[in-house]
Amino acid sequence: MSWPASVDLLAPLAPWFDRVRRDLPWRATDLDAPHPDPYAVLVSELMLQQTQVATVVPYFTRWLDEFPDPRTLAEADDDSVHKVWEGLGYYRRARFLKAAAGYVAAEGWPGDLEGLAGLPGLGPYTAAAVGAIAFQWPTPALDGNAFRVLARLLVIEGDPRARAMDLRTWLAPALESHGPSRMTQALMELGATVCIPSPTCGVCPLSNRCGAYLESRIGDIPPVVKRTRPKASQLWLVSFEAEGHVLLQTPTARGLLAGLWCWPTFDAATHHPQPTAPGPHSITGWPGWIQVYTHRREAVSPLHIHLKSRFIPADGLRWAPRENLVDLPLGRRDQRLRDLLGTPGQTPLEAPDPVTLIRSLSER
DNA sequence: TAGCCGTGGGA
DNA sequence: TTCCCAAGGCT
Repeated sequence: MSWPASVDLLAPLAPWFDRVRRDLPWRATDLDAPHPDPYAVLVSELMLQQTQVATVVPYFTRWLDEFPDPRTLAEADDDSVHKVWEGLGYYRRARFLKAAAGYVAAEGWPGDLEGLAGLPGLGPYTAAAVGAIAFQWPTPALDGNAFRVLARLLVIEGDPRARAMDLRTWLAPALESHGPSRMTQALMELGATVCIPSPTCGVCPLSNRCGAYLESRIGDIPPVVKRTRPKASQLWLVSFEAEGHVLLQTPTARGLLAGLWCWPTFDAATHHPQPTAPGPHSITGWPGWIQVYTHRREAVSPLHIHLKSRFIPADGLRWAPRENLVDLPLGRRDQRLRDLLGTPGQTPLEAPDPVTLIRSLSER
């Protein structure tokens, strides 16, 4: 590798950032001092994993309001933790954050990068970012933004992530020279606002030294990565109601929507609709929708089945008072059915047989 | 190691 | 409509 020294190549980044930086609720005023609240940095970094700044801001504010310090978070119950995270996605991050807060409350902050990387939910990027932004350690944090910026600046062929070790070694002197917190955030801010996939090189402070720009290779550096197609499925999403209670699946430890409460679901490929027959129950349906996750596409058909009385719930199921529904953490899909319960639906001409559905609940 | 884990916004 | 992707980490 024969890259120009990072101290010189990245020098314009510092004054540029001091001029244009966004005012974010977790961002310190003085970027030359250690952050006054390392916990706020930790919270922001976990929330920002795979999540855009505009989405995080209101969640961050609410989170610090509810859990202002590590001990408060560590002592909170899982439902209330997930409730504040509700809608933000990747819910495992909330549990990691609580576990990390428990460690910090008991043992204090780790004193080095390896210590931070040992906290749950902190990988190579997040540990280095907290080190630099909270503690002013010269620990190079490479996220998707930084990889894209540096790949273009240095004309790195192929996947820049394969050069992570080289890039960290190269970047460290620039952190030392221009300030770890400032430089770390400047690099990401450039990638998030200017050096985006379709960049606006006209306003970039580094364009006069950017290899990809000078060689007209912005379009193919870095290369786009092929993604796997999400798997398709179709399901019934069912709210059973009886005696003022609704039936919910209790939170699971792993898998999709782990940590959240869910409505019972039934594979629509095996539970075929049939003409609705009169019975000791009533069925209400609403128009369905496509629920999109990273690796799945669900065709969701929401139903409400009102029963005369409750049945004994199988393992993993629980009858909850209907008025408690608003206090339980739900994913977007299940929030949507919860909200439908207060709106008029229609008796569907065809629906799966409730008795068959209930019987299948105990066969899981 | 490649698949898994949410959601929302923009092109 | 469809695809991309956004301050990644875990197994």
